[in-house]
Amino acid sequence: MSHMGYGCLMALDRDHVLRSAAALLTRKSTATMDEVAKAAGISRATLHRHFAGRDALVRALESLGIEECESALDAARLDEGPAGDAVRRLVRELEPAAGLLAFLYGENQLFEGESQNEGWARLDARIAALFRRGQDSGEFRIDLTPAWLTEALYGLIASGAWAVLDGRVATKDFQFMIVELMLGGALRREEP
Amino acid sequence: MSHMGYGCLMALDRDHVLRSAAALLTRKSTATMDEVAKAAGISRATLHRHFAGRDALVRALESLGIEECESALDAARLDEGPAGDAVRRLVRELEPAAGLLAFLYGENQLFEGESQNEGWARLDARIAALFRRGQDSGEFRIDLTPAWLTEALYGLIASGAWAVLDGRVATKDFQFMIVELMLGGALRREEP
DNA sequence: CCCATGTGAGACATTCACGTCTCACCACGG
DNA sequence: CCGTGGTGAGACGTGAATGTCTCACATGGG
Repeated sequence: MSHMGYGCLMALDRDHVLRSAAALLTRKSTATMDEVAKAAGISRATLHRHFAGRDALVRALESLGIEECESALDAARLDEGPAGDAVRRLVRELEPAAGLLAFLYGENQLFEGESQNEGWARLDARIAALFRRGQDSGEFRIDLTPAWLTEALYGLIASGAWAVLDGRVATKDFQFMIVELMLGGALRREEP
Repeated sequence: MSHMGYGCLMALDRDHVLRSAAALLTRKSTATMDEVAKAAGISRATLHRHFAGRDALVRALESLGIEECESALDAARLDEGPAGDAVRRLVRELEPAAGLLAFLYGENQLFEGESQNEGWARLDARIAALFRRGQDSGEFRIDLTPAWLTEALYGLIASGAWAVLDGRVATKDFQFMIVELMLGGALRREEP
């Protein structure tokens, strides 16, 4: 009986398609369904069998991005240890999803209401809570709002992902550049 | 003889259309030519008389953005005084163009070759030179490359502009949030 | 007064991506 | 051996945005 419905092969293919689409759309956010299909090595018909339409594909990518971010937040253990170290762990865990995140970050400036705000809001809240914890512990300055620090982190990750794609920043420097600018800024610290 | 060609009224209108389009496209980067025309208070036909097509409009916006950035760089006097102060002046002068800049920054992740790279490259070089000057004077840390600092500045300005548009950051805090994060980072400085 | 210029409104063809459909093919299991 | 399910290729209709065109109107100067 091969009426397995959503068999294992389907699931694997779906994930593979999603990854390919993420990689392509990161570079060319207006890519055609045809290009997405070709990038995944399947035909447009099969792509349509997996995702009803372009909207469905983008929403699936959004879900994937939210999932990966939540996993990254979990793995980064934001509640443990100094907040600065938590930020370092966060950026490290977030790096694999940086490209997808950059695409979604640019996409969300568009659609005012159709995005899955619940998921993003939860992520925002968790990251903002980390920055607030750092402020309460005296580790972070209090004249920059947690909301702005969260926004800036997204922006820097997107900028970093694009800079790496364009070859303006080396892949191995991605984490360092973002974390160091985010935490320490451009000014040289006084030697302690 | 009213064959004045590019008369004064045309020029004024053209600039007004450009500003309106910039304001609209900052919020909705996929706005229709019809919407752009309506936003400028003119008809689509007249819009087409000013700009041959959508590409021409975007390229005109790009030129406008480059112009405004160059003016801002001039006004900021990047060569004078401490580099940190120059960065503050730069962000202050750049704020009026932040929305347009955010739109163009997102747009340039697309079109790989059709953008006016010469203009942007000149701006990049001037800003990178500022960061390099700060490094040479010992004011800025040397473990963050000028190219990354330049990229990060663009990213933070875009993030700031979007955050202001969405109401997540107050307009009056725009400069402060960007400059302070850019220069000082999130970590609290030791009291000197 | 008349004419020229710029404009708005709208019709029109074109392009492009999308979504749906059909059909042939291939691998797989019964 | 044959049927079934998933796939690729491609045709087809649709809708949206674009670019071009014409025509009527208003304003302003000669």
